[in-house]
This record gives sequence, C-alpha cells and structure tokens, in this order.
Amino acid sequence: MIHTPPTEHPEEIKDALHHIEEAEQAEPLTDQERERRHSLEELRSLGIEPYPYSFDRTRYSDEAIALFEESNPDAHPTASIAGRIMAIRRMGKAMFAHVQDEAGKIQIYFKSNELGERYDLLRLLDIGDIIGAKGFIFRTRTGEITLHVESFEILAKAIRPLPVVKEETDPVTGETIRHDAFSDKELRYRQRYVDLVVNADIRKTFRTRSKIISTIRRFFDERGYLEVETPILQPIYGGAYARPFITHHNALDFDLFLRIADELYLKRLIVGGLAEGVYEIAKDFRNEGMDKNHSPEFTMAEIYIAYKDYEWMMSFVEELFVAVAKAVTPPPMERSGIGGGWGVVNFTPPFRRLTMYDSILEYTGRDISRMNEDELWITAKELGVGIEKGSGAGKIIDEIFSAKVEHHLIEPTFITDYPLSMSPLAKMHRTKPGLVERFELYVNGHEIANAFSELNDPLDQRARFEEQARLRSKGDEEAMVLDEDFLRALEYGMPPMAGLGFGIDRLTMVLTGEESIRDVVLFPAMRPERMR
RNA sequence: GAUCCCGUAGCUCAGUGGUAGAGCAUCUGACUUUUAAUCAGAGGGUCGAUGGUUCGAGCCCAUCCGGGAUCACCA
Repeated sequence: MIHTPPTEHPEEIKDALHHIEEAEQAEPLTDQERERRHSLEELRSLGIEPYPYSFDRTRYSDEAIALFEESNPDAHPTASIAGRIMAIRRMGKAMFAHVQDEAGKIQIYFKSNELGERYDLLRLLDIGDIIGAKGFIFRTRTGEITLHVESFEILAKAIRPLPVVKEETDPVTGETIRHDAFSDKELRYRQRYVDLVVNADIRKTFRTRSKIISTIRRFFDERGYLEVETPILQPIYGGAYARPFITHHNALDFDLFLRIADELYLKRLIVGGLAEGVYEIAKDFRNEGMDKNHSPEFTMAEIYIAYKDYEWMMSFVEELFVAVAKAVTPPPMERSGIGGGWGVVNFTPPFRRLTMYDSILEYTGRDISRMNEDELWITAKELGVGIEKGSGAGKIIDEIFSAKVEHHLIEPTFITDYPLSMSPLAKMHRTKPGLVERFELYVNGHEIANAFSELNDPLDQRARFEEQARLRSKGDEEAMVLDEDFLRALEYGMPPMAGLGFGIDRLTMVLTGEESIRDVVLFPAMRPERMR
C-alpha cells in the first residue's frame, strides 16, 4: 500500500490532480511545485493530514543538544522537537535531515527497520516541510549530536521550493561556510519570510532590534515614565521639518496627515500633567526620498520629561545608550564593520561633548562663532561647501557642519548649541545669544538622537511659528505649520522640560552593523510587485 | 528627480551576433551513522516586457517595468 509508484495514482489522487491542472492553467507550476502537490495529495490519500493542528514539542534544538551534553555519556535522553527541514540526506534504508527551529538546527536520523511503514512516508518529505519528531539523542560516528527518531509527524507540507543554502563547517576555524546564498536583495525584501528562514544573520539582526526596543522601554518604565499613544492621523502635522503623507477620512470628508513626529502631542500631555515624563515608541511617516538612511515609515522614540533641561538629558541619553549597547553587544561594547564603511564604535562612557562652533573650528580651523551672514557665506565658499542662494546664517552653518564635520564623528559624540533659526521648538540658550539649548548625538557619522530644552514661552513659540510661516510662503515646503491648538496648550502653562527623539532604525543599524535601513526593517517599502 | 550598474532554470551564476550552459535543488536507480553525503542517469527556459537593427539577437539600439548603487533632496 505504501509503495505506490508515482505514475499509478488511486482515483482520489487523480481527482486532486485535476485541481493541480486547473491551478496550472491559471499560473503554470514548476516541476518542483507539481511534485510537491503530488506528494501532498498522496499523503492525504494515505489518510495522513498534512496540516494538523498542533504538536507537543518538548525541546528546542539547542536544549536537546545541551540535554545530551549534560547527561552521562551512556544516557540517551529523549526529546521531541519541531521545525523546518533544511537539508535531507537519503541513504537508502536510513535518512538524515536537519531541522531548524527558533534556536538553531539539530540533525535527525531515521532508520527503516525501526520505523517500518512510516519510513516509506519519508519519500514524500521535502526541504522546507515542517515536521515534529520524537526520539532519543545520541552522537553519530562523525560526532554530531542527533535525534534518533522513533516517531514523527508532518506538521505542514511546503508546496513551494525553498532556496537551498548549503552550509559546511570549516574544520580549522569552525566557521560556517555558505555555498548557495539567497542573496537577491529584491527577493529578500519582498519575500522576507524566505529570507528569515534561510539567512540566520538577518534573524539575528531583527532579534537584536527587538531587544533594543524592549531595553529602551524597560529603561523608561523603570524610571517611572509613562508610555502613551498619540494620533497618527492628524489634522495638522508638526514637530519636524518634513513633507507629510496626506490621507482622507471619508465620514468626515476631510484630509488628514500622517504624523511626521509625536512631539506636539506629547507636550500637550505634559501640559495636562498626565505624567511628568511621557514617551512613545512608534512609527512616523515622511513623504520624501528613500535611500539607505531614509525610509518613508520609520520608528521613532520620543520622551519628554518635566523640570529637566538639555544638560540633564545629555547624561540621560548617555546612560540609556550605554544600557542598550550593553544589552545587545558583548563587552567592551564594540563592534567592527561588515563590508567596510563601518568603523569600530565604542559605547563606553563618557561620550565626547562638543559645541557646534567648536566642532567646526576643530575640523576646519575656522572660528565662525562671531561671524555675520556675509562672513559665513565667504567661509563656506572658501571651504568648498556649496550653499543655496538665500540660505540664512543657520542654514549655512548647518551645511558647513554636514559637509566638514559629520563624517568625522564615529565615536558617540554630543554636538551642542545650535543656531536658533534651525530649531523653532527649542528654548533660547541661557547665555549664548542666537543659539538654542539643543544637542544631537552622532555615531558613526550619522545623527541618531536630537534633544533640547523645550520652548515653553507661548509668545516666543508663536513668533517662531510665524517665522516658519514666512519661510513657507517663500516656498520652503518643509517649514513647520502653525498649530493654534498647540499654542493654546502652551498658553495654559507648560513646565520647563527636556525632550528627546531618536530613530530606532538608525540606532539598530549602528548596533548591528547593517548599512542600509532596509536591512533593519522587516518589510521595507517597495513598489508593488506584479505577481506572475 | 539625475546618473551608472543589474534582470538568463526553484536558488546562485557563466554565456561580447551563429543550435541556451554549470553547481545546488528536482525526478529515476543504488546505498542502514551521513553531513556541501556519494555514485549512475534524466527532466526543467516567454534569457524582465515591447518595439527596432540584422540573413540571424540572451548579446546591438530605443522605450517601458522592477531592483541596486551614487548624487540631489532630506531630521
């Protein structure tokens, strides 16, 4: 009964084959897909459900291996494992396979004289199928700890072939050498589920990302700050310089914007006294170009803490980032680059602190602290920094900084005290005219955090918005929009406070060594795919 | 948005104008401790799409689609 040659099918299989033929007319199947559908129907015809409901797994692969290593040499502890078949080696009356689960891989071993008729089912198994297996653990002649299968169950039949990645372990270095990688970026992004199955390193990256977020959340929670949720759909957007996405609410017949920042809503909550520290970790959306540092939707963490200023916030950020780095990287919290471009980033405190003027002095030799707009213009030209006509002093300083300083800031470095005109939500510097109390943290040449002593003078804030409106009327599409309700909130009185925002994606890039934001986003934005 | 590169079998890739290839995967056969299993054989292609040049196009040209990189823009 078991040994049905593939060419002679019982009636019910023939019926099933009709379905396959119909499917084929809509969308031609490859030989491998056809083969797998045949196996699927054959399992059903043998009374075996290829998609059962559950399985009683007792060990992850690494636990099963540890169990054997820890027990006495003659013992053969039992375990039942479940996972995806990643390799099959058929040896006639015996068969080896590797099964991958969350923790890793374990080899399993089938013997025909022990499994009897069940052994014949193995011919219907393919790479990619998900199975559960129960047995005892032993070590093979060649030394691999292996589950000797006493019973097994098919938990999900895969009817599409998985890209096969062959791996070997270098006998000298012990490193894994990969032979047929699944490396096409487009396929990896579009079919992330396949990428995750096949590429262990990307699984690690996303687990690290998750660890980063949970560490941040715990850090905030432990200090008594309150996690909140604010609107994603907003009638007025604000809190950053960016172009928004626009959407439409049918019932209200009204256009709404997807938020570009959480800032103005979080501040309203501080006004209300919901808590003296509030934070949100969530997606923001910016309708701008995409490249390896920009994604149209990205994850932002923002926190606002009453009665604190930016000096306090700097120490807070340092403590936070050290905690995060510690949680995801082995001591001494360093990592070296993958594929060039990445230096070694050392998160050992204290981080360097440098004013923006001093950083420009250090890397260009020019002291711009007392220059007027004309002098700045000449300096920028002398330094070979291209400046657009009509740029104000703040913009010129920013350009010089971006061109001449930023890429030097590999080790975590706080840059402090920014020109007023670039920071319409930050408080004036208490001693330095024309500057605001603001800092950004740079790591590996990229800005990863931004903070200020928050502006709480409602009249000053109104004036700053009006200046933004002036820029907007001159054609600056990214200038901020005046938010009358936010001003009303400030007029009720907002305590002095420090605010911080930082991008989770870029932080993850720094801590995992990924060089593109798409490699730290599970489902990066892509043009729609034409299904075949 | 601009420029450059790429698109060939399920995956990774060769193929510079003359009958579409390799490795892995798949199928058939052998094999009861293998491990990039091995050995013997077989099947598998709208060469991203459309149009053009040519006796003849995977290859040359144009347009389009998709991706990547660089730049521009950009918290």
